[in-house]
Amino acid sequence: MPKELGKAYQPSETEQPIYAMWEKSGAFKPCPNGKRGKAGKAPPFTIVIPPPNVTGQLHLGHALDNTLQDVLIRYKRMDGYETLWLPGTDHAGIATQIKVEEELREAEGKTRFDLGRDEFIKRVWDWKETYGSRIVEQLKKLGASCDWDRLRFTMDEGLSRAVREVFVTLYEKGLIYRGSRITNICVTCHTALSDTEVEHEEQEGKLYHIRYGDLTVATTRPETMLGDTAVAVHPEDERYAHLIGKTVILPLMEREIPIVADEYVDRAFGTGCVKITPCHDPNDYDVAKRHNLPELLIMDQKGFITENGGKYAGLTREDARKAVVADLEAGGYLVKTEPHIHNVGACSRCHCAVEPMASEQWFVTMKELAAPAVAAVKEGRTVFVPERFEKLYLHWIENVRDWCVSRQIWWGHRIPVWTCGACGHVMALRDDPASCAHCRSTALTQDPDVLDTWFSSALWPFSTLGWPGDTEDLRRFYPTDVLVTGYDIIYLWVARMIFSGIEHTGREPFHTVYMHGLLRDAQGRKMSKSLGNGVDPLEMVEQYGADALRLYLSSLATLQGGDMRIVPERCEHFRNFCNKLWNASRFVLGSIGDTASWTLPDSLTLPDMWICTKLQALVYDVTGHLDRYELNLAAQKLLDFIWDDFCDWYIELAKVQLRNPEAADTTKQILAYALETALRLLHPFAPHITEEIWQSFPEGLREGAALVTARWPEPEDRLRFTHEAGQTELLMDAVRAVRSRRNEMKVPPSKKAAWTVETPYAELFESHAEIFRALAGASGVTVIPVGAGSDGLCEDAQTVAVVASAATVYLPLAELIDLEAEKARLDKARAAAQKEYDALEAKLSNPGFTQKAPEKIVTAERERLAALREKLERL
RNA sequence: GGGAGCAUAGCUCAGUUGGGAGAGCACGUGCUUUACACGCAUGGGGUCGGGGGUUCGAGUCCCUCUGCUCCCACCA
Repeated sequence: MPKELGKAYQPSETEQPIYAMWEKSGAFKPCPNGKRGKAGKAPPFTIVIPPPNVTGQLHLGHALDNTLQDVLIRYKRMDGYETLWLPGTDHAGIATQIKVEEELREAEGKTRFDLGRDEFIKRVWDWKETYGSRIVEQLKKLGASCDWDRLRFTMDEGLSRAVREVFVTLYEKGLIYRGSRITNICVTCHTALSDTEVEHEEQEGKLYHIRYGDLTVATTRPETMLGDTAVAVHPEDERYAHLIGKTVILPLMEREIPIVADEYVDRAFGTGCVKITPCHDPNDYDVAKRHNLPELLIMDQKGFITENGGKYAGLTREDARKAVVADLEAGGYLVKTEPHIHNVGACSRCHCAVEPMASEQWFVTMKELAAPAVAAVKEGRTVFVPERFEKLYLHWIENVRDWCVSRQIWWGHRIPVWTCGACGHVMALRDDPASCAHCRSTALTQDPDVLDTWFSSALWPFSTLGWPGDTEDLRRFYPTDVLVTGYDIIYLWVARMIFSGIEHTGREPFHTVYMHGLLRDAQGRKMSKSLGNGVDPLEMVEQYGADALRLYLSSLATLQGGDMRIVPERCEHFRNFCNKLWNASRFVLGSIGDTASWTLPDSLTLPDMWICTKLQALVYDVTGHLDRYELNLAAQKLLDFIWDDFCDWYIELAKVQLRNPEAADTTKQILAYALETALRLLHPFAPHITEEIWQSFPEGLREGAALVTARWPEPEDRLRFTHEAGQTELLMDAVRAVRSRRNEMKVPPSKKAAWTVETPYAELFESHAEIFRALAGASGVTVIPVGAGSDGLCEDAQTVAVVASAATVYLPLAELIDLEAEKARLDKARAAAQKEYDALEAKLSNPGFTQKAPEKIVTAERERLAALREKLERL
């Protein structure tokens, strides 16, 4: 039995029951014989979700990202694919650890060191158990049609096995090594970071000129001088040639350091002398290696000066800088300071300045891994949408440096490397060892570090499907199809998935990367916690409904992948649309009465043909736009059709036809057919409301149990009545013209008069007089075939002409019209038409146009000229 | 220092092979027309950032200038 539909659409009453129904019915699970009516097994279509932070909360970026994925998945599901949208969450190493540490400090006043490693990790797991399902529930509120039974987590047993397999494989191939390098250390998070996790920011700093004996060096980080082991000059710099090989005394530290020559030095910058701090600057590190200089680490990972810093030991880097500068000044070593703009690296997690520092870390050798990942994109096996992001990707991967994957935190995948305390043997192992493989000693210690979060994320498309096992899911759904994400993580994630997929599975993990822009606030600023300008998508769902939010976000997702400004109030428009659809559906369902099934009638009225024609075009357009990832255009066309064509015109036309016993039955059929088809097309964008309405259809008017798994519409060629349907547009033009003139002349709706229509389509207007009367607000219509009585009528002071595309409609003037104003208006119209006519005539007498322009265009313009001439004659 | 993107109606933005300048919001006017005032109808409003070029014709292609945004990069 059809349910009763309330007067206004209430998303809060619809969304949850509908979602529960979908979940219960198993609609989100892959359906092996999806493509109904087609032979054989359905082709698979797979998307893996970009896993949100397990302890995170849904923000608008997630809402956008997942709406786009859900639209694609729902479309493909209806189109008969065996779809899998695989959900999951990320353990998000540093971010989660920071969050739990904060909690620990606030609640118990303890640090993770107070608890110890095992106890702390247990706390993080507790935290994950408490909050891990939060974001999943939030995604459900959006209507995300993920197969929740396959929910994965990057620290699950299976995924952890994949991480180990990859690490050990790479280790065995010699693609992972441990070494001392200058890496970026965040002293707040006290861990190493990869290059991609450092954000560069231009800052105004100071350039300190410091006298080292006979030389003056310039630096932006004066405290690093504590670790200087040399001064470098350019080998061909005549100013300093005589000093090369000599030494200077390092101020404050009173250390004798050599002057070396190295081509790295830019003679034109500063004084042409560079202080060399091997352990705290990547360039200096290289110089030191070339000249066999001693390495002196003067800061630890927490940002404190070490004992190597002499009397400054124990100070923070900030205090050390102040103290060093003060002492230099007091000692007369500080020549000058000047303002200097330079780039400072900041930790992408805590935004503190990172400290380049020598330390032992694990690295992945990138050169060999990158090459096939470059080829995959260059050879088109993986394409980016929009295409321009390929350039960004290629530039990065072609120049990528080795990847620092070790982190000095506790939450994450522990590096599977053990060192034997007895013989010093180092082993990378898939399974925890009981004893040393070399000497059988049991005195083994595991490397204390964990892996970069992105190390496990890089494996996501195949680790979630069961790799390294040879599972049915992996065989069926890998490689996946489309990856949907923002362009901000091309390097962090997308590129790493591509080279990891190729390396470990031999296949590109997806064929298409659909990138969208980032969301900004109404002023165009990035949304961030610190600015407090974030918009809570759940509040928007609450206020406007999930479908309205989805439609809004879809309409923003342009093909260019540019950034998008979010103005929450704009959702109102889409809520209004949902309400419109709701009420139109109420009308249709109420009108069709006991219509039990629909069969395409043999003959249709012109308005019926018209809406069917529009509908076929819509099916074609929406399908094409979705296939080309033009979600905004698809959504736009759907709204235009439903609101303008269907509601504002067809329903009004249908109301007239429903009063006519001869047309009523077919009109009911077409009302039901058009609405049902539109619901199917709209479903990927607005799943809840479309399903709710669809469930209210009489069973004979729908196919299957639920819209979510209903068939995607295909254009029906027999319903393309383009030519005849066009006549409906003539009627509509005439109606619009009359309404416009009535409005302009302020004729109240209550004043109805008999109209005269002069047209070459006399038959059309005669047979549709009822429709014309109803829509134009007339009491009667007289139709005059063109030419038959045009004289006199036009000059009749009691009537006024309204020119529509193929008809001239005369409005009786007796109705309170200011004749003077009317005359002026006619003069104005005549002048405008004359001007247009002259311009067009000039264009058509230009041989450049008539000879070179396509014939179609020339013909069209000639017809326009003829029409204008006719119009002028009338005026 | 390289690279990319954006500049279209008061606001936010569409505009897919060059030929009609568009939408939503805001604004004006008129409507309680029994699906909907979260509505209906009808209007006003733009030198498509400036300049140059290709073309019969350019918001759309090329060059240049200006303004804004972002990314990459080891010059102290």
